[in-house]
Amino acid sequence: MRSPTDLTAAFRAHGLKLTPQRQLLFRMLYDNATHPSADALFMAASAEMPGISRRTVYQTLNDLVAMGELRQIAIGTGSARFDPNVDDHHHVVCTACGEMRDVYVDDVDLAGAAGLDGFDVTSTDIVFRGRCTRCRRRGRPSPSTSALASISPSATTRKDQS
Amino acid sequence: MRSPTDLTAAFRAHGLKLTPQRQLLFRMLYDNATHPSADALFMAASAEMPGISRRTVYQTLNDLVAMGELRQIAIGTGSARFDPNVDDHHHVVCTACGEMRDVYVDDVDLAGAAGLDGFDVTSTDIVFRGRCTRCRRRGRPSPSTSALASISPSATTRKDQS
DNA sequence: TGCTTGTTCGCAACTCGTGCAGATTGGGCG
DNA sequence: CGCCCAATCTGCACGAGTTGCGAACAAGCA
Ligand SMILES: [Mn+2]
Ligand SMILES: [Mn+2]
Ligand SMILES: [Zn+2]
Ligand SMILES: [Zn+2]
Repeated sequence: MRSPTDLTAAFRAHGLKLTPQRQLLFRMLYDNATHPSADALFMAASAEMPGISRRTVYQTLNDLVAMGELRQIAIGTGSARFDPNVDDHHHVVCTACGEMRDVYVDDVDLAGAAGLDGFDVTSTDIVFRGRCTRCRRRGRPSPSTSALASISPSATTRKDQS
Repeated sequence: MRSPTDLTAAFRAHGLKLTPQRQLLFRMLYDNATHPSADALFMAASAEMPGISRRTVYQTLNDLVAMGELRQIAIGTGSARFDPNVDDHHHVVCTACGEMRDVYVDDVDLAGAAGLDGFDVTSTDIVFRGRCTRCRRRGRPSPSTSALASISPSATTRKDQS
């Protein structure tokens, strides 16, 4: 996304107002490479501006996404992550801590894919999953329980098959 | 996943019981290439077995996933989709109707990706997005609103910036 | 047939977001 | 500088998707 200053101009150009809440979020997002969730941003924003509404954070994020200044990434069932880097790129996600980093793939050859018959593909998302250095070193466990172990009722008196 | 018959044996081997609910789901999933959501399966199952609980459907799906017989796919923020095809493959998703089809990519060269430093990648998911033949022909609209248009307050008296 | 567990049900609770409507406020204008 | 009004913000209810819980049930085995 563009710098807070440029966004300010862009917003005004569209008849949108420049509120302190928006300016704060512009600043928190600009150059932010952590791919934060809406809630992470809300909590960070709350530190600087106690009382800001979670709703306002969602609204501003939606606005920025609609304007093409921010990219919304959905990896998995959890919460959406936001990325100020709107250039064409992909991601690696740590299955243990959720850390997410940019990955640049030279050139995705859609051509080498079989089964796209009839579809007019407009975007391609690649998500690499694994564990980051830190989580591996600390032995933090991968989420996927050891399959059969967790399913066997005799293994542990399961309350439910959650 | 394996055939209903084989699963029956596998379940019993693990001390799990064979209930009619489970057997029904085994049948509904086997050879099912539609990548159904839990709710789609619940509705289909309800037709054959009125009274089956949504909870039971979720539980059985979770069990099968834990056993490695079923693959759970999360594309986007919506509901999870389930895939009895556990072979290594990727997907194309229609952004208009949600149709999802298998895509086989010759060989994903993780090597050609920059930024994976430190991560020990264990899986790679590629999701192609676009519109299927039917939706394109019928002119069904893509979800992404025309950006700036929806953001401009003067364009349409927006109630909120949703 | 009876018993022991694993299962099923139904409903509450939870997470992530969105719809709503009343209270606020940015910012163009006189 | 102060007004006015549309654009915003906030708080809360509500909705989708999924899981926690505990009482009622029922496979599988003796
Ligand atoms: Mn990124
Ligand atoms: Mn598939
Ligand atoms: Zn990690
Ligand atoms: Zn379609």
